[in-house]
Amino acid sequence: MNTEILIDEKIEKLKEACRLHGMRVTPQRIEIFKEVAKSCAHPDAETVYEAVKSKMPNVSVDTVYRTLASLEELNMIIRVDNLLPKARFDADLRPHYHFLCTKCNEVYDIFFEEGEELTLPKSAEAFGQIKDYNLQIRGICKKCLNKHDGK
Amino acid sequence: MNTEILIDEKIEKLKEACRLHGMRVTPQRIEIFKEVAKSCAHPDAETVYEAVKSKMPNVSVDTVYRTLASLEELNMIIRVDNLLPKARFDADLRPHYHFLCTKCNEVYDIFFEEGEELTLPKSAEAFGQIKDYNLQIRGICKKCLNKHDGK
DNA sequence: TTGGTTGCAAATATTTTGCAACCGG
DNA sequence: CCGGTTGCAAAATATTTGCAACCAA
Repeated sequence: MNTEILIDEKIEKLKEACRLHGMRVTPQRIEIFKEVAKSCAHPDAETVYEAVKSKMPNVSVDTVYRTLASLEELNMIIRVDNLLPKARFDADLRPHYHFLCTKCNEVYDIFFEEGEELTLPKSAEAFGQIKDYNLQIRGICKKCLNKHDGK
Repeated sequence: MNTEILIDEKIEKLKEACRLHGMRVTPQRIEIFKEVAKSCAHPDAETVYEAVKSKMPNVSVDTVYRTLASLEELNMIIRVDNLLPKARFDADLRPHYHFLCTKCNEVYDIFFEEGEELTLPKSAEAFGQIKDYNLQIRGICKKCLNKHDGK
């Protein structure tokens, strides 16, 4: 399966990043990363925890939290801005934006075509040294719109 | 003072919005809104609470939380996306973006000139009905950069 | 062997809720 | 007076931390 190969590649990158930073390659770390990488739902910590627990019953929530934080530091995953209490994670590092459904809280990836890249306001760089930026689009997703139409 | 006049205008709008929605104009509601409106620091709930308490010693934190939520529903303030545990609030409703300092967690407003408005990716509307969107730029602010240079 | 990592338990931080008293319209 | 709002206390939710045992390198 194509996605499998992609995930394996990502895991290789993770191992390399760990070595580079003097961090160990533990089965928990691999498994937690794999969970985020294979999901397209931008899972929260609890969801990752449940999924990992089915394979490693002894894993603990705090390990998941600690690992997600360290994966973020390694730039292997990003935390998705959303106005909700639960942090969501994304292992897709290609530049893209997010559509956030305010009804079901689903997060969708939005990719853009060439020429559609947004340009930051000129005034932005006056505030300091820019590291990254991101755009969220909020609204009601197709799935939720249909639920209402149907009834 | 000009800002005072602006704030008074905003408070009038708030009163109107309350009447329109069958909500009461209470001193707490006014005071909490005024705190957000007069600050340019995008305060969190705790900060608003402390500020309001200095004028109304009996106010409680939960009233602040409830009121901030209702002001948001009335579209009198917005909640600022940031990756931090504390929600931040902004009473400036003009379209603008935010610069988030990852060092001191300060939030700065970024306004854009005519012609600089961003255009959403064409693919965005395929996900559903868009309500609003916002852009955050993350980096290290001038103040924090200078602190390091100075030492 | 050794220091980064884990699991457990407990703590923290932020925000929310039930309820009776209160007060704006 | 009526029903929205408040203050109080307690709870709920999400996340973090101290620490001893563990295990990857």
